[in-house]
Amino acid sequence: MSTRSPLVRGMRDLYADELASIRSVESVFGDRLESYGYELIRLPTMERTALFTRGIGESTDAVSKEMFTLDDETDSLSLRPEGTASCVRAVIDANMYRGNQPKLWYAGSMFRHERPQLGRYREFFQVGAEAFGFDGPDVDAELIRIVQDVWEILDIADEITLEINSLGNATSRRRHRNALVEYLAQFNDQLDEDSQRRLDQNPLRILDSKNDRTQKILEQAPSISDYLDDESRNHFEEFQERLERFGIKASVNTHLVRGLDYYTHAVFEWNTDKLGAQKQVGGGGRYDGLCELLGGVPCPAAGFAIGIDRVALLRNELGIASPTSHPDVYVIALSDEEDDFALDVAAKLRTESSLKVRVHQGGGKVKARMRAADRSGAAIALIIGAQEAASNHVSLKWLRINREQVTVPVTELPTTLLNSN
RNA sequence: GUGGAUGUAGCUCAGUGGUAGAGCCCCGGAUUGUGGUUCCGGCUGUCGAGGGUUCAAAUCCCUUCAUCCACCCCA
Repeated sequence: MSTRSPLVRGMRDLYADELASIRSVESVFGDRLESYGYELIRLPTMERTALFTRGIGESTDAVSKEMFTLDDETDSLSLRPEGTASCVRAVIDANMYRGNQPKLWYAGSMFRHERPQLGRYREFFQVGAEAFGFDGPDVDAELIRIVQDVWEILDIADEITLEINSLGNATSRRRHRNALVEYLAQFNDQLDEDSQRRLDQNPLRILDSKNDRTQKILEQAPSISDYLDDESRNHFEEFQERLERFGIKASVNTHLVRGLDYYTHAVFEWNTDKLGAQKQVGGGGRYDGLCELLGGVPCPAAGFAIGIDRVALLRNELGIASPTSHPDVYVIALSDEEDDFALDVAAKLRTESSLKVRVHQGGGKVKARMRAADRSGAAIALIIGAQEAASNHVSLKWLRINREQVTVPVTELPTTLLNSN
């Protein structure tokens, strides 16, 4: 009879190199965002389902068929499929946008009930940033610059391409939408099944259909760029000029519409072709209407979200290693007699340095103890036998480089270690 | 949600109806205060789970779970 419980589909245990890689991507994003003055906000993993249906859009795939939803006593609750809606809710709840223009960043698990495959999991990790209260494209361009900085720090800038588009303001968007629906309606019976359904619900999404026949029809379709009014056009042009000034390459894709409903003006996506079928590593845009839609005062805003596990995966594909967390020093007492002395030495090192110090436990012969030291990944073994303990000395053995073992007084140990690299 | 492949030791895998295997790892010895190399020896299994067919099932059948890949969609 088995009492073991299998891993839930699409969930993962993360450790060792895989975790190191994800953590390092996350921390580079965090550091960079804070260097631009963005402040960390920690958001709940679960929200009322209504926040997502209203904020993200009922007809989006993420909401309509990919949410983990459960019924609480009075409300329907869902695990968040993305972070923006929660972040906006938090800003509204705390009344943060009142004589203030918060710039926030967050990181955490998101959940989508999809079939897992390479680079796609039911629980995945995003880092996101949102800036509230700015209507100018300078903010949109800054968001992209931050991300570009991170690609460069992570050494993957060459592997990632940026696509941008403008959906225009609400008026432009509405005019284009009407024209698009009118045009596509003529071809209704020639469109693929999904696109036919979307014609009523979410016609813009038809633009990024992968169906060849649909794409053929779209070649002659009204383009958003012809429907932008002056305000929208100026916004988009200035956005592009700023990117150019930053030396950031972006290609305009007029079919880029994003999967979530709330976007206006600039939208953008970062893609790579190194992750199997998954192309996208991140995306974002401006969402000037969302705060009001979610019951706050009207407030322009823009943001992005990056799939950090996809970025980590990309770095692994490229063979870029991340620092793993192993001890620096492994302390071995050769017999039980020297245990207390060894513990004192370890404690002293932890106090006087920031080295990670692991002490051998579990006994065994010297050979086994040395083997454990080797396996721990530590660069140095501190060996303490009867002779060392009696004279208040410690023997240092370098495990990774060819260097002669030395014996030093305990008092000199921290300096010896710190200078040994 | 749809389709294909896969699931045997800690890991990588062989085994297609008749006693569950190899390599690596791990443990011990050679080397009683020195790992990693070498030599010698040793341990390791609900064959993913449940049911069925059969004298006999890792192998055939059904169900189920999981993983991988792709579709769809997205990060």
